[in-house]
Amino acid sequence: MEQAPVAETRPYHHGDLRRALVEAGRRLLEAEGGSDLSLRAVAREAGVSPAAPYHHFRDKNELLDALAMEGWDQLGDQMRAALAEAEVGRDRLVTLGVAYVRFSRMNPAIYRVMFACSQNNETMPEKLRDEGAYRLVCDTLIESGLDPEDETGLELAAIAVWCAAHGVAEMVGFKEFAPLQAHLGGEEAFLRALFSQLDIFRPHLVAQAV
Amino acid sequence: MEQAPVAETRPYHHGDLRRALVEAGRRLLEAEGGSDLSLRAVAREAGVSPAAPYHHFRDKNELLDALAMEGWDQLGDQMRAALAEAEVGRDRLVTLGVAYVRFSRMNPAIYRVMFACSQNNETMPEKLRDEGAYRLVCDTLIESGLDPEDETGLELAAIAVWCAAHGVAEMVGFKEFAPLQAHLGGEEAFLRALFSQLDIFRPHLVAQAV
DNA sequence: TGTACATCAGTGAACGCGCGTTCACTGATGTAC
DNA sequence: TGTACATCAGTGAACGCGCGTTCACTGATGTAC
Repeated sequence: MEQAPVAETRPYHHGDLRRALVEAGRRLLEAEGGSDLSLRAVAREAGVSPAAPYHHFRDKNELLDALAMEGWDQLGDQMRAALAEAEVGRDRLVTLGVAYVRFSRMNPAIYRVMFACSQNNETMPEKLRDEGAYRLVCDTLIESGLDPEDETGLELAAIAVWCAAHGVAEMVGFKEFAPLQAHLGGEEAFLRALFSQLDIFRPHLVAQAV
Repeated sequence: MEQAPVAETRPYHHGDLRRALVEAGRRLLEAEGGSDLSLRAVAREAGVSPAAPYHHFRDKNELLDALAMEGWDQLGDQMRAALAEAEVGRDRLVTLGVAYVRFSRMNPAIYRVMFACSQNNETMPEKLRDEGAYRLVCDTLIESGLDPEDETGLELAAIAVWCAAHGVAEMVGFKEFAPLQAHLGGEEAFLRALFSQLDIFRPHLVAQAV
């Protein structure tokens, strides 16, 4: 029972090793996110020698970036889906926030890689901005009544929302919150309550106040 | 010009090596936070053999915990100081949030260790709760008009505030935000605007809405 | 259709590294009598 | 006050590890003629 290669018999040329490596990385991150992901481990998981990845990625970082990108895509999909299911006009931003956090809870290791990549580059993936989660937040803010012409206000609100969601994502697992969470009826209810506290998530109030 | 030991002549018995190690760790984190802090590097910086720390800490993690604890103390002090300087009753929570983020910006590596320890233990240091930043937030929330009897509401608000502050702390450095930041007149103004978006930071509005 | 050859995408061994931790040790200190 | 001895807090060498990356190589594939 040695570390059984993924494919029983694989031709010498893999076909799409790049893809296979990304998927192996995902698998490892899903399985146990505790420690750092290593290039060697990914190669091992893909059933390939430690040097093989270098034909597809310049270095380890480039592989991590690819993994992160895939994560952002998936996150965007899940947020879009959550929005599609939600009632129109009622706390749609909260729904978006909850979906964000749910993703990070279900894929903590992937989320960690995603965010670490962004922090390393001190930047977020362009795709996120153009067609991903960020765009989704902006649209929902406008839909909720924010002036689409007020670029500054819109950007500020979107950033605030994103910061809050990230903060919640990283903290919601703390043990201290368990009693309150139980008292409120589970994690979903807890999250909704939490986001509702951050009133930017309920723009109708903001509109009133302004 | 070899790695000059910290003290020219040190007696065989150090006196307070535990303290010295924590300070060496801080120094390293302040100097370059890029990579992980290693026990060996800390011992080196303290001018002591790699095995010496084991007389004072069970393992590397215990040293990191000590560093984190010191960080939380310092953060608490700075938040208290910021509050003392702020006008009474005007956006005091925002001031608190800005102080939190400023600390994380000035000590990014230490902040990273602090938060990583909390996440490892899935818990926050008790001191934080009892007399630290968390307590400070609760007090300020009450001062701003939240019902001190409503434990659930108070805790929810405090958690929301903390999550938001952490999220902002981790993202404020993103390059994408630079133009908006410049447009608003610098990081401090940007932070105040950001926190003001999260309306829990301005409880007078909340009180109004309720 | 067959063959020479360039190119692509793997292999496996090796390099050098720094790490956390353990071990037997030894120098310094404090205490009992 | 002096001495034997236990205890404390260091040393330095070593262990074993997994890592990222490079290298010379080789098997497989595609293309020109």
